[in-house]
Amino acid sequence: MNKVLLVEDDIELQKLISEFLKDYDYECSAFENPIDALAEFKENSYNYSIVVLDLGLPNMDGFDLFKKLKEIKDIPIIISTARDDIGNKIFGFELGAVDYLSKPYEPRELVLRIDAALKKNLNSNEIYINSLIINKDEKKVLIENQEVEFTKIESEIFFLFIQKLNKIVSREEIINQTSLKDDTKNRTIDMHISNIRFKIDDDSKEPKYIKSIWGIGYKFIDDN
Amino acid sequence: MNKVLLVEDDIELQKLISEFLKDYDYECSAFENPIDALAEFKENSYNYSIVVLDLGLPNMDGFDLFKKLKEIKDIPIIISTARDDIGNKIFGFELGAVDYLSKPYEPRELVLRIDAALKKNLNSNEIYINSLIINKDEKKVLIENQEVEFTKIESEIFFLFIQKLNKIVSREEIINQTSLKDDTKNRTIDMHISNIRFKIDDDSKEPKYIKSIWGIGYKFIDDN
DNA sequence: TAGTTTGTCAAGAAATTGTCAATAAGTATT
DNA sequence: AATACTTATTGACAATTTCTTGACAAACTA
Repeated sequence: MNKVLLVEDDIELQKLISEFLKDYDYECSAFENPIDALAEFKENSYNYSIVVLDLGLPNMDGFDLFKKLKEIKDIPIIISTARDDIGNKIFGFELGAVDYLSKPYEPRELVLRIDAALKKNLNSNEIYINSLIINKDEKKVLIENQEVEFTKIESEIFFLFIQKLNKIVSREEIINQTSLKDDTKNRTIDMHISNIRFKIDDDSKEPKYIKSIWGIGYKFIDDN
Repeated sequence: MNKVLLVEDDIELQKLISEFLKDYDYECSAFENPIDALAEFKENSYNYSIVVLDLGLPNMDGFDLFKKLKEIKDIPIIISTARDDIGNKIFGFELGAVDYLSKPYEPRELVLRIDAALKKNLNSNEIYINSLIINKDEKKVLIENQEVEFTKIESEIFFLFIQKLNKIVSREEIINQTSLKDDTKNRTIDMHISNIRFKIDDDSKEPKYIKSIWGIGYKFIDDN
């Protein structure tokens, strides 16, 4: 189940939203204090799928919290602000908020936006696997912010794996789904895999990414 | 000045928005009919920076129009829908809308979102890459304040690259998106690239701009 | 243990790219 | 319509990069 981190200092609204989110199958942890919210997120960031952040917060500036959350994990954040606080809205988008809401808003509206934001995130062309950042659109792979330079066939094979994440891909499939010729020898494919592994710093003896499936093919693993 | 293509069948709203956009220094062409909008966009797509599209349109499905517009040019599109039309919103994001608005919305809200979207999309006329200043509208390129004198085809290829910044462009794509004939030989294209490189002071051995993608084509790089 | 399959080295084969230079095609000028 | 000039096309060939595969050791299965 998706979990929402709600940062909202209006206790009334907090309760209302929490209840509402539960009805729509979201877990929700709510904090009125940005310090507490940050502490929780530091501890359990992997638990959360999305943040809903009110920008009119006391103590710590909401923008600060925004940036700190993003540093911990690149999580989608929806911003809410008082209706007429235009500057904040724009600034929010610049910061990288996925969406914003004007207060007062209906809880149902929030649910819609959370749905949309999560869907968007899922379909976004950037995927994070371990230390890899994979941009499907640009067919680009970064490892520790360094671009991986694949050859044409390596790239084709790699993105086939990404397309079939966590599923076994047979050598036959690799041949059919890439520009490899039909009569390509197994050794050739293995060699490409070997080169890919080398480039993404994967150890064939104990692979974090590309696992060999004995007698069948390979599998690209994303355990989250 | 940035130009907005507005597709909205509520004439009242259309006028209101148009006026409002003018006040905020946007030019705006409004269409109530998706067919007309499409025709205009086919003709003058290069003029427009962003589209605002109402999804509750007659005749042609709004989604269809969305896809067709995107095919002509990868332009940012903001979708507006009736307040409760949840499915459309989500679908809009899946299609690749940059944002959406629930109706009824305040014109000022729309302006904010357009600002944000354009900022986000780096879709301004003038872009700066390394020592190049590129004006998309005027199809002009300056290098160290000196205009680069491209030939017709060189210019077409160059601006295709700019349109697909950081994305691989295949030779086939180059042929299709320029006035090159279908049976143009690879060597011809390479020669054009070679000439472009020379004119923008790019070294083919270690290109800062146009990188060769072995076996596929080229890629214009903007690493910021 | 026997029989397969996989990983990788190394070497050669094959394919692609960059650019020169020749020629063709297109434009402008007189 | 002849001339000069610009632009486009393409073959040739060298330089470079990528691909392929046999060989053999290591790993796996039964």
